Amino acid sequence: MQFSMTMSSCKTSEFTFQSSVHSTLVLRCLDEQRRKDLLCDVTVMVENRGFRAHRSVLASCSEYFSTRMTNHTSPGLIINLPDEVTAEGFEPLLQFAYTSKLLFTKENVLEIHNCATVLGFKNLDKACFDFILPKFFDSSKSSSKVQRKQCCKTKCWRAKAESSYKNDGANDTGDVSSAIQLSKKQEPNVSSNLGEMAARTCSPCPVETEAYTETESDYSSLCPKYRKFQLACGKGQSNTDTEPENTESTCSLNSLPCSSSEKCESANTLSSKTSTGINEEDAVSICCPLAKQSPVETPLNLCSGKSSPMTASCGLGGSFPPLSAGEVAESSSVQVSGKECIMLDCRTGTVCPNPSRDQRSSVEMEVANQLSAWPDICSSRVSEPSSYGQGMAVKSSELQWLKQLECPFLRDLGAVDAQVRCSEVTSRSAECSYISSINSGEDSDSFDTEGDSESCTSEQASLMQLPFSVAGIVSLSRNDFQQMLKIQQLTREQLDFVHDVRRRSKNRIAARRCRKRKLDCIHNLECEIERLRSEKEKLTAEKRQLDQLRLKTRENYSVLYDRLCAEAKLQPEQLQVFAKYTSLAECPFSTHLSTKAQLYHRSEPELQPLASCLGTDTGIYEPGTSTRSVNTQNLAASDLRSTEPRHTGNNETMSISTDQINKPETDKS
DNA sequence: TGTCTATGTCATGTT
DNA sequence: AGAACATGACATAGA
Repeated sequence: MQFSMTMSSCKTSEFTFQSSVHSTLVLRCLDEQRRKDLLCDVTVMVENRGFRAHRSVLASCSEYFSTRMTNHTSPGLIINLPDEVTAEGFEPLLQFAYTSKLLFTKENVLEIHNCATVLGFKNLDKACFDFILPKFFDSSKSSSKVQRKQCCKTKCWRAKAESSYKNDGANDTGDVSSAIQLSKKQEPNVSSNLGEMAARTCSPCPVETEAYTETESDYSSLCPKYRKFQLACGKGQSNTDTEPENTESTCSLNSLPCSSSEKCESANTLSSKTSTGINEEDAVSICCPLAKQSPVETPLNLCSGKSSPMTASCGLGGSFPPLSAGEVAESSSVQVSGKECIMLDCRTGTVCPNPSRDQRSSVEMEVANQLSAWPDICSSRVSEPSSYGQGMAVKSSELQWLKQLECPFLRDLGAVDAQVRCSEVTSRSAECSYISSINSGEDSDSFDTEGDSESCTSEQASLMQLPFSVAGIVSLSRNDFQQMLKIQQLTREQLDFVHDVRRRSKNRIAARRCRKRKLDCIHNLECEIERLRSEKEKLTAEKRQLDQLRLKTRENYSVLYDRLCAEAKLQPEQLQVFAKYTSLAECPFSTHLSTKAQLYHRSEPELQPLASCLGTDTGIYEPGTSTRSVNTQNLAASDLRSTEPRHTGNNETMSISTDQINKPETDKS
């Protein structure tokens, strides 16, 4: 098997051989050992049943086993599980530990969940049950959320097929249980569709998020105009300013978080299937890019069992964005990718040379060939009238059930189904378009595949007899694209068409990006508005509170001042000194004092600070006309035009003639 | 039937 | 100079 090989350093001629399926092979080998009871070092007792296993495997999957077995070195360890754990629930978990696939039915999923919780099975609780269980047991949910635009152009050949699909699908209730109860005849068709669906949509996350980060958030690389725009929106600082918000919390614009590395793992797991087949007989692989690509295992191994357990192969966890096969491919460590597959020559069913890469692994080649052959499988099945009707009926119900799951990566289901139908009722060329459509779609970024215009373009491309797929035109880098054009001897029309397709596809993606950014920006601005509004309200309330406090304090000061004056009977000199140390402009005490002090000692230089408090009315007092007592009420009348309430008590400790007071008032006015 | 939304496409400007 | 990208404007399909 050919693995990816990278050269780490040209100077030292060191090479790194990295097997991307090694872990899967090891796991499979361990599973075989378990089945043959080879090298097993622990027996797990559940309900009087013993399960042989390897400690290291159990401990690596389960916190419970990890805790219980870490300190045990004795051979032949026997572990009795708690009573809550049943054999019915434990056995699938054990298989999951060795195969990465969890087989379950609606009947035992709760039991499995319970056991997984008790045993602390990693990677299952959040990733699987939190998603599966509500779907199983909350039938009230409408499947409408999964509905998405499927074909916007009636002129597309797919549209007709899709409308027929909708008509058929309308008869299906989408009942979960009924969907699970698949007959033997029906399952192969279902599996084909499921595998197809998975191949289109299942995607390991890291690559997707990475691509997203790169393409969607790197504002530093944007044009100045756009940078201005983003800066205006407060997005110019860093990606983390906006993306987490968009991806995790409030922003509904997209970017569903994907966290689980299992999705990548699934690719590896699935890749191994190409050579070995599925371990479980009744499995229906949901998230298996290669499941359908293995004609050996998928059609043949899915035909037994009373009710078909669904296999959640590490990909059902949470929600992750629907991705095209191209993204699937890119993210797969074996690079069994749509982008590899897009180099398929749909007409010949062979793999076209990809100028961008020198080598193809055997896995890739195998998958590519199986991909190209897959429509034949479907069409051959179509040719059997007896199985066709049933198969389609079950497929439809199964699809309805899958729609009910509301899994984002199933959102293309309708289109998939329509495409499958097309492949069943149309000619071989239509099948080619189908494959091309699967793999097409400029999905180098994280946007949903539109597929409609691409499918039309693919159709045109097939008419143009291009030696490569439309997706190849779009996905190739500039150099690769030009190199490919050099290699391929294209006519003028073909060249124009290819350039046009590439330009339009690039622009389509750019438009999506642009719109998404705009929505993000709007969202951020709305958040900012909301934040500022709440901040303003908060500050207003605070100001109101402070104003009230200030008024209260002024009142207290006035009272204190009057009381002081009344009780102490301060002399003018004393008042002057007093005012000197309480010359705060805001202090009513000081203003009272300063006014009085000025009345007596206008020429005193120490009172200059008070003069500033008093304003222009400081120069109106006529020396020599003062009296020893000042009427506080009159003082209040001339009190610097202060707005604070003042005490108007009857403390007639000072008196001053109103004539002398009124003059500054008029001057000031 | 009109409106809104989503999307594709073209034209144009910027890097 | 040409390619890539961003974005406004317009057209179209579907809800």
